[in-house]
Amino acid sequence: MSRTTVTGSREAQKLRTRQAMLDAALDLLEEQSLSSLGLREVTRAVGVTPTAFYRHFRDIEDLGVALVHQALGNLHTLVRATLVEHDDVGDRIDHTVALIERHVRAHPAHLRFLVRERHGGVRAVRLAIAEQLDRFVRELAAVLALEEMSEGWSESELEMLAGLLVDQMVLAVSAFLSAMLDEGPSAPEVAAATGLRLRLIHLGRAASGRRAP
Amino acid sequence: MSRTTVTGSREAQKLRTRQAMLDAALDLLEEQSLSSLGLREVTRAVGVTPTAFYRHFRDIEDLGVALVHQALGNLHTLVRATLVEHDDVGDRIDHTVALIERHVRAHPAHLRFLVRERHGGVRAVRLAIAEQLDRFVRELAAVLALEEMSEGWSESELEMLAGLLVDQMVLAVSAFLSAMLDEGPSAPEVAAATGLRLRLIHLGRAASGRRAP
DNA sequence: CGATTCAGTAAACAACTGTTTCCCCGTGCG
DNA sequence: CGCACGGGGAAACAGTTGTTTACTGAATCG
Repeated sequence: MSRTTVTGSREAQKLRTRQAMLDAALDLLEEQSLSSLGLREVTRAVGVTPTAFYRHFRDIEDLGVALVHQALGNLHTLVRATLVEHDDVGDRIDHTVALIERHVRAHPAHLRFLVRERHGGVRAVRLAIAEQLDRFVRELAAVLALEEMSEGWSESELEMLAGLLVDQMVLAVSAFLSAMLDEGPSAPEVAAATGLRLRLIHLGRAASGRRAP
Repeated sequence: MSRTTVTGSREAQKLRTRQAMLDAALDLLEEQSLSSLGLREVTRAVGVTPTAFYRHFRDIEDLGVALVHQALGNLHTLVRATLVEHDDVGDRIDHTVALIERHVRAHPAHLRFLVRERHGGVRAVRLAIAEQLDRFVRELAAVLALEEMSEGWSESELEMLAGLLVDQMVLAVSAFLSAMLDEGPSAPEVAAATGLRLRLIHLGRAASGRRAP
């Protein structure tokens, strides 16, 4: 560990190469899954020799886990933003859906990677994604607990609700991505359907509040 | 095309080899994704030469699509069974969840394949799965339309609800599969959480019915 | 029964994979 | 200023991959 060198061109260059590999991998993963991604494929796309790969990652699985953290750093922003705006009106849902769509258009490759590898063939990556999504669920549950609508809700019930919402977000992301590839319904249709789903869940939440859930 | 020969040992053997390849592929796909599955890998597992593969499939993608139809044939049974039992009680939900869990334990490989490749790296397979799931959604929507609770619901609203339920089923399948690998929560926890989710959705449905959804 | 169809075999192909060993040379420290 | 560190390169390795071509032999059919 070096002191704060002004240039730092040594470690800076290393980080730049590492980032280039992560970016290249993300590109290549748009039309295949992680378990078929080759180490040489990545280095070739970056323009370095296969040996250079080992300076940064032990194997492709290791690179995959690194990608998870990078991709979910972005998602964190999205979730936070979702929670901040509470106009108390029902059109908060429309704002949320629009925000998801914007995020998908801004970071399609990151999100495609997450959606694909969440149930993908590489165990370590599946676990890393699940762990991060679980953090979001607990975070969201904590925010939901503060709302007046949550009186009488136990912690596990709030986590159930949060999990339902997070899964719905992921499904919406997947649907928007499909729309961008002209598979499945168009983006406006996805937005409409997602809005309806969230409204129904909201009604269910309100109805649960009246009696013991 | 031959007449109905008594033995048919010719075509029978062909079908048997084809099925052996599908089964072997399903085995191999438990710990990788379709886009990394090799043609030679499959034939080696079956005990035939690589060339024999071409007598049955054009390429791995083609085999994947065939697997989709085979796997979703089983799922059809599950969906139908889900719909048949309507005790009018709320514990219909518990029956449904138990039925899903039983199905997962009976056909883990098929269901893992579907869950994994639904968002996987092979476009043709993604489309095939989406098409079949869409058929289930419409079928389920048609059944829901017959219930008294659905008065005043438009067709698109019913399809939204059906889509929500089907997605929930798929998520439950995925969670049960994870439980079997000791990733994530245990099977009873998954069952409980799934039940809570379905109850909340049911309440939302009931609440929607009272006024214009 | 003899001719034909066709599932599966055998061998070879160029291309590709992950990994190792050795080397280079620019950066940054003493 | 000279030396060590370490990111990256060169080359070779044993395996593996998908695909082609020519074949064999048993089941089917006229």
